[in-house]
Amino acid sequence: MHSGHDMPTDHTRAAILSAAERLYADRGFADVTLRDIVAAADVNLAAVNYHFGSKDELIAELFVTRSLATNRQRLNELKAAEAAGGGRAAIDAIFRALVGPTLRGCLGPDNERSTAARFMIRASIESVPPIRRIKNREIDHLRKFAAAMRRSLPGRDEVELYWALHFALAMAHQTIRDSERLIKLSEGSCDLNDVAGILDRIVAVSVMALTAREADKKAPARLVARDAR
Amino acid sequence: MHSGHDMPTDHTRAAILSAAERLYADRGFADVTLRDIVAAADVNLAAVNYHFGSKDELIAELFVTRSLATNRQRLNELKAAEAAGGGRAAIDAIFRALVGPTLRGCLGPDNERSTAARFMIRASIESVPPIRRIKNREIDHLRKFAAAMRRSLPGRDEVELYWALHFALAMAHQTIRDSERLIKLSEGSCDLNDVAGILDRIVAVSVMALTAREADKKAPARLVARDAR
DNA sequence: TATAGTTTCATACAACTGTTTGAATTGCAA
DNA sequence: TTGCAATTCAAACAGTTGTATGAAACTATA
Repeated sequence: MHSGHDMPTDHTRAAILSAAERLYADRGFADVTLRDIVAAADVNLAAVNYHFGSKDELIAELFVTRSLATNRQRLNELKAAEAAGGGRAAIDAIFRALVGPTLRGCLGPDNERSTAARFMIRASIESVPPIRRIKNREIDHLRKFAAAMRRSLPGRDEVELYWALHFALAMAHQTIRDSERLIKLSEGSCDLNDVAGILDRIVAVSVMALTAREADKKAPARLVARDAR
Repeated sequence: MHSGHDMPTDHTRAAILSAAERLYADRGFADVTLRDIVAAADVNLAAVNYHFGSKDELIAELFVTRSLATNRQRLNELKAAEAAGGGRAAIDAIFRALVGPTLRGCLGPDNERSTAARFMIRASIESVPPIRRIKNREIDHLRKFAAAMRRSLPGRDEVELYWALHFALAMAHQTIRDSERLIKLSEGSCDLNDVAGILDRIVAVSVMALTAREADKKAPARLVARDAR
């Protein structure tokens, strides 16, 4: 047992956390072993189990730490937007607070990308058991954004809000995850370094998504190709 | 070696393919072992290496088969839409052809979901090496849809087309992948069984996404919370 | 310095992975 | 039937994984 504080120079613990986060962010959970981590951290293999108990607990600690930080950042932006609007944030500001932090952390010039954000994307892609168990809390976090949307657009059908929220996350997430494909497809004409532009784009589409149903109903006889035979 | 045809009753091969596809679709590539597969298929462990050479080649065969089938299905719908429009498909019909087949295969009532479509979603999520190597061809396939969009909307900025294509796939993909979260978040008010409705929704938003930039530019001083104060 | 507690270390362990082997079994042609 | 190739099978292989162990090395208090 420790006797009081152990923060001073808990070098090993920090080195493991740092190395693990970087490796997981770069190569995913699937093919990063404890031996890879301790090699990168330059510590002994047994140190992981000594300091964290198990590999899963290491991953869980990494995830909860980053998860709390990301959520805090998003909520800060939301709070600011609501404060600026006297309790009701503009709908686009809400979307911006929702997807902005992660987008900024993951895209843009190399030197600005954060390992933390890339780690979180990995966590949301490869659903490894220790993370899956924790992830349910995210629903509560998203509910706060749904509530802010309700305040922003009272009277709007709730289902529309949920879909727009869902689509906003989908676009941001996929843009991060599959930026390579978009670059290849567009042969470089889509500028993935213009994070502000991408954010504007996603927010604009998300706002429009709120009216998808109405637009759809107004033109029910769509140009759908009559598949016929 | 075989002498001529071997299709008649190549029971073992088919059983392995079927069991593997189902297990991978249900539980992902990460935690399905060859022993799981051969147990489900009720064949001997060595049969996989005998018939396919290796685990990776089994996965690859599974993927190329399904990939070709999906692409064929999408292109059929696209062709039909272009034929109906005299060479130019309506833009929403193009999106419909792009995301419709997968959406229909993955969502909807349990008994209508196809293992094949769910397998393909897994493949697009967990990027396992044997699949990643093949996946580059998908770009060429998407290019055909980009070309169809160009024909449908000549003069439109290409970058807009790529982003809309990207967003359409993002929304469809994420809806399939994370339908559970959307259900929980909306407490069931989002009906994930209404595949046609979801498809309409995604197509409508995708079409609107084509005008995201214009809308953004026309109203640059949007409701953005003037943070100010 | 002596001593107790904490941390590191090399090493071993047990479980599991994909793959290989060589003998049994099967199916079919002569 | 006999003969032969294709297939199945049980068993073992070599490699990797996360984890456990017990001794050594520290650290700081008395």
